[in-house]
Amino acid sequence: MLPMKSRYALKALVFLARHQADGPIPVAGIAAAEAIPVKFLEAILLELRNSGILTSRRGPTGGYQLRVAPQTVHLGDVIRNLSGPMAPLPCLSKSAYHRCGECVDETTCAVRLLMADVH
Amino acid sequence: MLPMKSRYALKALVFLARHQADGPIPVAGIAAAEAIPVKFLEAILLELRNSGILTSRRGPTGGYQLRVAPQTVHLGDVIRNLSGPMAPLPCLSKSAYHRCGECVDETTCAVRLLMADVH
DNA sequence: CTAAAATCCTACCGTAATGGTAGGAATTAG
DNA sequence: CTAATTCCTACCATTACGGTAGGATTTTAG
Repeated sequence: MLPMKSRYALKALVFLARHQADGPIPVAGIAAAEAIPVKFLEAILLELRNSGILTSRRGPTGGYQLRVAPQTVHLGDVIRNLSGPMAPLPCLSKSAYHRCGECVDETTCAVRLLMADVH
Repeated sequence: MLPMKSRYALKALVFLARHQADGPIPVAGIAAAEAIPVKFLEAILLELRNSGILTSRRGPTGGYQLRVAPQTVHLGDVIRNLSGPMAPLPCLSKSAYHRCGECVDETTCAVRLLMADVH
């Protein structure tokens, strides 16, 4: 199951994509519209900003905005940045690869081969 | 990431599939061969048995065995039985559906539509 | 009949992740 | 200056994860 963090992020991003023309939108506005706890969303948007997906402006008239066109924001990047890697096994992750001691030989490990297929 | 429980289960099932001809195989044997903590694997195999994937026999010469042909054991069933549902959202789960209060209207919820596609 | 080998069952336990909350510092518009 | 906002740090309760412990029950072999 996708964690709430990522779900909220997606909702917020969709919202921002739809209000792109309206300039920066404050957290409180998004939170109210999408029924997300304000302070939690605040932390999420901050992460999205730090990972380069959003831009922000402080002070009155401040808020968050998409940094690029909605079409170029990829689901994988969002989820990877907020919750961990997408891969089902560490030895299949592009962003956080590391040998999973369990498959002695990566080229023959049945579990790895199976999950690679699914992935 | 796939939890260890499911990974161990898959390894054990592959092992059992390969040793189908050898009659029931005790937990200790599988655990040793696949480097899995014995008592943990014990619990896992028990669950797989209770969900109908394995059969067991007690006493000496006892152990676990596939209940059906390896080809008919589906990955989804294994994972679903040990770790939760496969779906990314509760409102997309076949085995454990329930409305996720967050999408007010299931037919238009952007997050739902997006994830349904991925799923 | 008895001992040993196995499954079966229940309960526990430390650690980390999840889903937040609280409080305040820094920035900026009016 | 004041108010609105982002930004940052720290905390907190609950649950899931990855096991471990101990024993009860069944069954085979001798």
